[in-house]
Formats: sequence, structure tokens, C-alpha cells
Amino acid sequence: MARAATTSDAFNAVAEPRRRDILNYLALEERVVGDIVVSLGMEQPAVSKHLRVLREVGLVRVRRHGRHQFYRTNAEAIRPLHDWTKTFERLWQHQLNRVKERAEAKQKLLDKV
Amino acid sequence: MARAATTSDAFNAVAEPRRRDILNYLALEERVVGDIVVSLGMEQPAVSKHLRVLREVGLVRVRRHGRHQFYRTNAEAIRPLHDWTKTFERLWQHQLNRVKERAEAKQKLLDKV
DNA sequence: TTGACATATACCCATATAGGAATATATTGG
DNA sequence: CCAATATATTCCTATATGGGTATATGTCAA
Repeated sequence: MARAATTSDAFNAVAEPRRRDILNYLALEERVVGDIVVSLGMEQPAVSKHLRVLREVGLVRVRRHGRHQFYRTNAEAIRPLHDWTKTFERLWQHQLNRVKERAEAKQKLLDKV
Repeated sequence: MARAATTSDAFNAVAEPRRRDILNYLALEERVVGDIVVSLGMEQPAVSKHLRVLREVGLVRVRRHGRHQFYRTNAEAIRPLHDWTKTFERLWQHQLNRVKERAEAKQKLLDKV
């Protein structure tokens, strides 16, 4: 079997860095395809193709106005990613604490000398 | 150009669902490869290959003891993912509020009838 | 040392990619 | 209606994938 399609879920869709760039760019306000092309310095067909992937997994929404397509990030679709990573939050805090404690213990030993 | 390697960063590595399963499984305590095979019902070579990818991007740590390899999730490596998704947190809360407000406004109209 | 056990690697294959170039499909203004 | 503009699609290709299956490597136990 090959790799799962980029359109199979949000995880696969955001694995591509340029698509994350686009999501960042469209986070605060809707933009027209041409704006993305200029601002991110990508080829127009590349942008359209990335937008298609993002649209298929619900990461962006489109609104058509004349010959312009206004895209914007649908933050809600990023939530599953956030939720999954969040389950590890407690752990890395814990791991960091352990590192810190060890460092402090070591320092204490050094202070005695 | 083809898709970026699964080993290019954490984003690509966790795009594969079975690898997320493994990370979940190894989150709380270190485990031996054979345990993963049994618990997640995967073929042993498949597990080894996924572990290799996870190891290359620092998502798991290994400790060898005799012929056993103890793997555990390195939560710290998930943090970049969490940080990125977190930048959208405010937005989906905002978007949800707008949906809620609209629903309430609609309900108010219906109540009048 | 040898055999059993634990894990990793090699090999094969169907598949989907991302980018580039060219072209198709809308939609508008005049 | 036509030319111009905005966006999407098609075609091409090199590449890496994930799953099997088979095999290699490494390590212990007797």
C-alpha cells in the first residue's frame, strides 16, 4: 500500500509546509488566490492545487465573488490536530520538570564543592 | 518533486495513523517492540519500520536491554505541532461564538412567533 | 557453541504525490 | 460578442511510500 492521500484527513493535509503557510496566511482574513500567489511567492497552479487539498479536508472555506475566489482558513478543522497533541502536553511538562530537577540537583552538588 | 519524506519532520511523521497509534501507546510507559506488535495488532516488520521513522524525527527514544529494545514517546517532539495548532485556538473559539450567536438570534425570532 | 528469541533490514510493488508547463474554464467590462 | 482577467485542471515525471514476505543481525540461555 502507498502513503495515505493528502486529502484523507487534516493530518496528511498539513504535513506539507506550503499548505501550512497558506493556512497561516488565510487565518485572519479571507484572501483571493492571486494574493496568495504574490504574498507567498508560489506558482498560481501550485496554489490552486494546494487550496483544493485544503478545501477537500475542510481546512479552508471558499466564497466566490465574480471571477474571484475568496479563501479563508476554517480553524475548526485544525482542532482535531490540537486535541491530539494536547494529550501529550502534560507529558512534556513532566519530562521538562525531570530535566530541570536533575539539573538543580547537580548544581547543588557543585555548590558544596 | 515528490512528497516530502515522512522523516523530514514531525508533521510528516505523524500523518500516518498507525504511527500516532504507536505514539499514544508509548506515551505513558516504555514498551518493547513485541508488545506493540501484540497490542496494536500489526506485523512486526511494520512496527519496526514505523519506529524507525519516529526515531529519526525524535518522536521516540530507545533504550536497549539485552535483546529487547524499550521504546517510549518523546513528548517534547510533539510540541512544535501543538504550538502551530495553538495559534488557531483563538480563531475557532471566535468562529464558534459567531455560530452560537447566529443560532441564538434565530431562536429569538422563532420565539416571537 | 548453538539454538531460540527479539528486532531490524532488504526486496518487491501499486500508488499518490508536488512541481512545472500548457491549457481549460469561468466571468467581467466594454 | 470579444478580449482580458482570475482560477482550475491536465499531463508529465521522479520519488518515496507502506505493506508483505523473506532474511539478516544481534543477544541470551543452556
